[in-house]
Amino acid sequence: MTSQRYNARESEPRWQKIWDERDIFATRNDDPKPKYYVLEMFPYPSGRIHMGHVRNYAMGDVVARYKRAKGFSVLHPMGWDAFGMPAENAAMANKVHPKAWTYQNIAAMKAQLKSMGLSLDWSREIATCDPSYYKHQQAMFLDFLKAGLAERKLGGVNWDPVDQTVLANEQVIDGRGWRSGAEVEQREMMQWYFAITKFSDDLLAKLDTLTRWPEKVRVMQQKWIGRSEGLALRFALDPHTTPQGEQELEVFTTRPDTLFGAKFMALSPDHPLATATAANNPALAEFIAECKRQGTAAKIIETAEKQGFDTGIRAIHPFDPSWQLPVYVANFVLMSYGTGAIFGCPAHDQRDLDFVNKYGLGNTPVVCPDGQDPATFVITDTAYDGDGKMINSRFLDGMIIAEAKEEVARRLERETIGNRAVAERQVKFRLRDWGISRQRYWGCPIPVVHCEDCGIVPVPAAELPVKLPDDVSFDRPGNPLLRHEAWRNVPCPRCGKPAHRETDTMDTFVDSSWYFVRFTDPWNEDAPTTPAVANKMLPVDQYIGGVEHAILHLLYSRFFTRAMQITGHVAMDEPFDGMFTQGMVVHETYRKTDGEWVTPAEIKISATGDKRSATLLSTGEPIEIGSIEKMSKSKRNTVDPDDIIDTYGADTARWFMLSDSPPDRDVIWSEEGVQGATRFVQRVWRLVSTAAKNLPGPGTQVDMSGHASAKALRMQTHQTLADVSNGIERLRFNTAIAKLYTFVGTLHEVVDDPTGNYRTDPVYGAATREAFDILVRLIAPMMPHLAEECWASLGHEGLVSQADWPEVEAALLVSDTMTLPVQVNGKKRGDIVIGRTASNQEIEAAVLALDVVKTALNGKPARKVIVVPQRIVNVVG
RNA sequence: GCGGACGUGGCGAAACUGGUAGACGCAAGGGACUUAAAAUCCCUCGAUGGCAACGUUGUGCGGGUUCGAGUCCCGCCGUCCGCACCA
Repeated sequence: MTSQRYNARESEPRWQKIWDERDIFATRNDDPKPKYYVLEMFPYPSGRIHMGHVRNYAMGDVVARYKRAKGFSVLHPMGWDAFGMPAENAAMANKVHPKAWTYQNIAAMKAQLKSMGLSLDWSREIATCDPSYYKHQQAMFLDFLKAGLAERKLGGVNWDPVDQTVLANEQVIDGRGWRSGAEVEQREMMQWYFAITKFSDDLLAKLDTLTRWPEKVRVMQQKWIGRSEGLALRFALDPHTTPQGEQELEVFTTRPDTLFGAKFMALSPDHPLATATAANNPALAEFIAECKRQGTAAKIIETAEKQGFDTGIRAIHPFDPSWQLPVYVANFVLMSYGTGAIFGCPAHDQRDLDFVNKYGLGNTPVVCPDGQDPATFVITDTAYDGDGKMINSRFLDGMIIAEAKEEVARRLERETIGNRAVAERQVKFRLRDWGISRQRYWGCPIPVVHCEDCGIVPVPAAELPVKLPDDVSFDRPGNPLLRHEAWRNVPCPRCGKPAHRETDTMDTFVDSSWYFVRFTDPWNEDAPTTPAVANKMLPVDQYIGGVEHAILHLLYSRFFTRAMQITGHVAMDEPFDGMFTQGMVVHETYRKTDGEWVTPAEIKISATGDKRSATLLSTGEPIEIGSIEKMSKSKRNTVDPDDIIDTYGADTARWFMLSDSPPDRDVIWSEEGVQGATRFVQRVWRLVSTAAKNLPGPGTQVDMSGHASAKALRMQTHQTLADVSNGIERLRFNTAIAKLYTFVGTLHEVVDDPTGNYRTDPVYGAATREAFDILVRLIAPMMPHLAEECWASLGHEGLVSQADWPEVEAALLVSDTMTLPVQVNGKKRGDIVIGRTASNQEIEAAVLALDVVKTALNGKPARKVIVVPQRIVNVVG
């Protein structure tokens, strides 16, 4: 056996160069083969790739290479999500221009990605910070503006005081900015919005069609969109009690059935009626100010007591003019949902119950669960929100909830107040319009001009892109564009009077909401898309990325595709046919006795028995092995892809990333695991290079029928082929890899066989040749460099990267005989080997003749024999 | 609180629509080769009883359905993730 080791460091760049020179991963848009679009979420150019990228891109590359071999025209592009705050932060910290910083990072990361050997079409590379990209984004912004899908309006916004910018709700986590971690303030500002709420219904309804998305992601989006059906109800107000004689108050409710259980009304502290009342009521004004100070941080909400302030205003019950309800301002009512006002039915809503219990307003149950006596049914501390029959509700009594809801709606729809119906059926959504304004430099400029006379004037198409000025400084906080007079001051495109540019730039989620479309024709300088091409290449057949983008990025992209459809850039509404969320890469943590974290590279692990212990390499001091956590700089439990590729090679890294855990679960990166993977690389190489010189030439045809051992080998080869193909199709890379381990084990036995059968028997040799030719092609999507090396060593002319996927011979997946496990009373007692076509009677007879069965039955006759075809036999005694 | 996912050896995990539980990998132990080490190869490896053939038991816990349950149903316990005053 040769003991020559496979040298990944020498081999991998060599094959990468050959792939490059022959340009084999470029996709032609006019390729007549069926298309398959594989996409991994493009990276932010932070400067270095991390192991999460390695995992993500390894998975995508397996799919891309597999589909290519299966005869598809595969589109597999890569680009850079290149706008965003880190570039500005770097500018402030290191006095480097965001553009220079970004492009340096792109160059460095591109080199890293190249060293992974990914089958990417680099000719389509895009960077969102490049004017050739954002030019089209600006054009689409203007299209959206014209179509009423973009608008400027006053909005309560989340203001990040550290980053000095507005954040989307999704970017506020526990009341803090998602990047800065600073406590977010509420401010009113004029902002640009995309009208995503126009698609609320459609975005929700079409989730059901996304069958190749993870259930989890669909549920998250469904919740986020948050549809609820209910009734808008107008309560008459006693005008003597309102500050300016206001006549009515509109609330939204999903529980109109509980109207007879109402005890109070409550306004949001931001409600106009609350504001108006507070004008003459200093105590109320102080209460409202206090509420606003509390903020919306999750921690505060959890613990905050329900608090209210009686405005003195009285509302009239819609079914009883003599029934007055007090109107409070309450800290738990949100202005941003419904109308910012509610009626409170404490018996059937926990929040309302907590509230009345504090203010002594009492409660009346109006829904009685079945089996409860209405006469004794009382609510004290826990509201009842289940099913039941109406009680204490006059004409509703005895109805179930749904009937009562319907009855209330029917009656109140006919009533009017101030010429309008008292009640109106409504559907409300939690989803709000997408605020895209950012008070930042390093983003896509919003291409409009503000003119005193003409108002908001779009920049004419011929003048796009509105380029970011290069001469900016970051020595002060806030937006450098705002103080760049030369850039900001421009004549109005319409009237020519002095005007100024919009200085807000777009949220970077806008950039990533259509990059997958741009990849289909990034060369079109005149338009964002070439619709014929985009419509052919889209949707993305398999998108792969982190679950952290389950809501933000994926929902925005779904919106953007719809908006692009309306404005004529594409002809579809759903961008991603298949979506997969991969798990994280996690690693053990290590710390010194003083609590300081140390990196995996700084320590040495030794094991005796089941005990593992670690010491610091430099000093030999003991190191505590801590819990397994997501790789992070703060815990210093990262490993650098460059180091890994340097020591083990890209193939080893890719293989290990795919092998240990199911792809949607976290994978534990461990030194031992990598060793296992690299052992396998060497094993395959040894095996192939040993066998290669003893095999018949490629393409040798031999009649193998009637040759038992050749057939057995061929059966296993084709079974493995079928299993691995199936595993890749279902993205079950870990199980596909397990089959390959087993197959390599078998081939090892074949080659190691002391009789040297595969060398001396031409028929068996031909079967072995086939096995190796298939093995190498099965390994190629995961370990492309090693596979090329093996393919060449097996005497093939072309590249395995361009070879067809082998065809399964279906006849080899079924054998003439089958081994059936035999159970007696559900317990396994033995096996029978019997002809594949044996009848149930034959099987039964064979089974009952078995000694183990007779013994287990204790001489008694079998009561029943259950034969499950091709599976199992169970004897019931 | 609501929603979702999950719970299988020392560890990561397999087990397709209910049909041989633990494939495959890691770790560990033993052995071969070697002057030695690395590398490589072979054997063992859920628990328990037995010299052994083999038996018993075993997929978080308690029930149930079934000839048969890791898988289905009911009730608990635990872990992780997401959402969170949405009326």
